[in-house]
Amino acid sequence: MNKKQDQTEIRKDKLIKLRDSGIDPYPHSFENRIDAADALGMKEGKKLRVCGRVMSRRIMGKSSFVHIKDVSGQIQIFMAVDKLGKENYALFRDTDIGDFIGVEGDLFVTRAGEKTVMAETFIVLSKSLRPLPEKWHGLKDVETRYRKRYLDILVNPESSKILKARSIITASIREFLECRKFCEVHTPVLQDIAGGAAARPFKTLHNVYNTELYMRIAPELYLKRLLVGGWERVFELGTNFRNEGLSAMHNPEFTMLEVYAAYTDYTFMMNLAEELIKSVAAVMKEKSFPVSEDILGRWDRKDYWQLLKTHTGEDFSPEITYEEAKQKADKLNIPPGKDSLEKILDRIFSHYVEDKLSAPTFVTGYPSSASPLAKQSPDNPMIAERFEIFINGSELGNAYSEQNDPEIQKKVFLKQAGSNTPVDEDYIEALEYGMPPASGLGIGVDRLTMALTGAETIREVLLFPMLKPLNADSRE
RNA sequence: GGGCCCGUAGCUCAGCUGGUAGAGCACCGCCCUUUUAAGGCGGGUGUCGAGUGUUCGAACCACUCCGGGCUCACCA
Repeated sequence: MNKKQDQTEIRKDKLIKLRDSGIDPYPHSFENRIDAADALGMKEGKKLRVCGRVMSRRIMGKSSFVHIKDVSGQIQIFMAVDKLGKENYALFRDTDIGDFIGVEGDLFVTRAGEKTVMAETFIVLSKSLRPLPEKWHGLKDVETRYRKRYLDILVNPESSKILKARSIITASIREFLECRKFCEVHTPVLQDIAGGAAARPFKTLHNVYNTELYMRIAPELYLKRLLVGGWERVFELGTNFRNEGLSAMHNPEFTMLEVYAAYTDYTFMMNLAEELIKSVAAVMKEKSFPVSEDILGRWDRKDYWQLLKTHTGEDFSPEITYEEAKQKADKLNIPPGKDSLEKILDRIFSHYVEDKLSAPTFVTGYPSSASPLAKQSPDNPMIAERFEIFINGSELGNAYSEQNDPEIQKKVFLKQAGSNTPVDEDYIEALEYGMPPASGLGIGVDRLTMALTGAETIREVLLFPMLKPLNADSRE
């Protein structure tokens, strides 16, 4: 079998042929080019340089049409032997779909009415060695789309659009907060105590200190140290890591926005959160994303206990005892197991209430026992000054008046301390120096992106969602 | 981790009751100077996810493993 059948082998042969004729298949630059969208806006007869990846070819003997794609879109190129010369036209015939090329020529309009560049010269900018996914059906295989995201964003415009939405969203978040004098900071990702949330952390090892470290599960405790230091308005937009299962709503690494404002309580954060999300949503809408009117309209405010009552038909109040909760869980077919009171309530809430909260809703009245870093309500110590934000039945954010009493905080920490969560004495010490009253807000940026783009799984808004690593044998 | 479903050509997918694979796009050869899912003629390029078993014979049946999807569980 002399005949090369494999598409990659055929392309490699073309690469060798290019090199043998003294052409660099990977030149360093292509200067003075304009992008496809700008080119299409220009007048007929204009000479210009465009470049991009060959996406389709229509070869008709001595002339051919190709479409090239750049970040702005696509533009058609006309390659004709009497414009390019025999040698260059032959060179063009060896280009494949997927190759990057650069072209110079005049703009003209074809019989069919499409603005097209009449190539006078053309150059290979990067030879592609593998065939691209099919032009018409695109790339559908979910696993390949996630593992080889570069192909997904290349051939599936919808994927690209949703993923790019993240950039728009983070940029608008920054703009919104910076306008309000919040200062963006970066706190440690590697922490010796993984605090600020309750989740199993990833462990890692620092060689020089020969010590175990944890990937952060939340930046919260570091950000509040900054409040101690006198920085009144800070925010961090960064990755958290939680060593837990994956689902349509969960990825082990995810992006969190945390915002803190000194001298405010959770009512301030409620307004800020609503304004923030609405302002981002407005930007998205402007960019023609299908933002639901619910988000731009009036947001509901509902009480945790009232919601439990409404959706279970059972009577719930902050004064509920462990035994009562257990009985209700039983009645509601929620196996209580060895769960604590707040965990049982949380389970019932998740099962009966969360998916009903489709319009944007602030839920308040959470039990203090489930809110260790929050201040209690002055009216009822069983209740925390806290709210969560729900949109489309998913928990999008969490906020509270921050606990700044070092003694209460320490007691709570001691009560919760276990092998996974040792007491962060250094944080308590910081509070002992004095932290101003403050409120804090956390928003899951991935979930916010889902809500604003209509993505149904978190994987669609993550460029490279976590998948099980392929073992070395089956790796290409 | 449990349950259900899926894995066939580079891509998108067919493949019946078990008889050793097929289409479109892509690719290869020839023709073609305004095409655009270009067209015409000719050509399947495959470790049917992997392995074991049942069988005269396995893409198909059974079991194990690998990877994926949905779902449940886990998840302050």
